[in-house]
Amino acid sequence: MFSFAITKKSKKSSARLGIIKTSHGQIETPAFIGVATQGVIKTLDSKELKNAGLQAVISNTFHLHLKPGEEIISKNGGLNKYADLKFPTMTDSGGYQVFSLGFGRDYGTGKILKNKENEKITQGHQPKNITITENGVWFKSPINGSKIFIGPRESIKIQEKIGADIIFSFDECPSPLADYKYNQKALERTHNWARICLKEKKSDQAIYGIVQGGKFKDLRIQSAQFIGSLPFDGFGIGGEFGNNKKIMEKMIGWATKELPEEKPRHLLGIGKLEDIPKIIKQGIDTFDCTIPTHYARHGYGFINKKTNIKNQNEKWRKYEKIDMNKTKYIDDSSPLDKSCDCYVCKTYTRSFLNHLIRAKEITGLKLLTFHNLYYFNKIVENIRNEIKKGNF
RNA sequence: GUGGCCUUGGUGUAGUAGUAACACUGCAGUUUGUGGCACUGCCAUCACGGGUGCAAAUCCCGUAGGCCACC
Repeated sequence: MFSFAITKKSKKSSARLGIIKTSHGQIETPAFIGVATQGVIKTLDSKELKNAGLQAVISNTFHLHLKPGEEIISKNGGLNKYADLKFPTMTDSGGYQVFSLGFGRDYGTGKILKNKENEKITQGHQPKNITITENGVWFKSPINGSKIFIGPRESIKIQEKIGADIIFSFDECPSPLADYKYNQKALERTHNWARICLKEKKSDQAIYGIVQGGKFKDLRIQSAQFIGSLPFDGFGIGGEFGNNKKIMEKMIGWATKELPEEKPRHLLGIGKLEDIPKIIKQGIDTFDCTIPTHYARHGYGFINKKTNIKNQNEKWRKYEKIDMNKTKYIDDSSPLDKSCDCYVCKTYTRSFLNHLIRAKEITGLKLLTFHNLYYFNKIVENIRNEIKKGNF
């Protein structure tokens, strides 16, 4: 069971309010989706997720295929039951690993370029550790080095056994270093694979197609039109997002303008705090990002700044991330964020958090993870309220 | 009292004549469909004073502090 209903469209932007319904519950959109690669938000148990305000999580096909394997998950009642996730779940198809274990690793770049690189990936190049073919991708298992083939059919079969509520078509996430020709070719593959994924899927899970095309406007539009014309239940927008924030916003807009309005759009793997208002204004309904959880495990907490920004629209910009490793917090008896009403901020001092992080106690990572998720979810909740009020 | 050895950044150690190195700590950064990982900078008038040498952490003398052995 799957449905999406738009409950309000903003007059000020392309933002919209909506509700995604699945058999495991609903998601009020726009929504932040937590990243639970291995079926778990690292450091948290299932009871804590709802208290952190999470409405849904996304797990990873590639990683769950490696361990424990889709058969085990299937035998144990599927992802939701296995991991005790009592809300909607998604699985990413493994397409991102084509990048992260491939060219991403080779060149040490992320999806967004920090500085202008001279290197170019052109048509015909292959990553060192994986091989991309027209039918799918040969990966090298990070566990024992054995060869693993995942193409559209394999990905869908695995995702069906894992059994999340929403699954994604298998795509190739291109490197930001890839040139136009490479992207053109990669996009052909991704489009081919999208059709195969739709045909392959026999379950009643919802399936999202993924728009690619790199930083090239015509390719992005072409991809959104093609993927948008296929009978997917929703759409993911993936890939690289240029080398500055303005380009990223535009790129998302190129895609969302072409996609069918009545279906949900998920932005894959983007969501720094400064990005969130922008992507929602471009018509994104859900998005996942490792920032709150990943940074938590590096000792960072996100908090509100003390500055007084009057403009309501700028309200969510007044944040900062503080590094709880810093010795300056060792004698700080204030809460992590005075203005936050989460369990961590109501209970513990910065001093204690600082102590736990420096002592490398796992509970420190857990408390920061909880707070950061709560904080991100609160920000998105505030944006939903602003859309409701017509201010956004 | 005599003899020997030792003293290098916040900590522990390399370096025995030619741009003071390494680890941890500290400080400042990086991290966007997740490796709790990792990476990038920065932090020393080589105990003190004098001498020899083109050149001294390195050789010589003295002072202070420490360790060991013997009387």
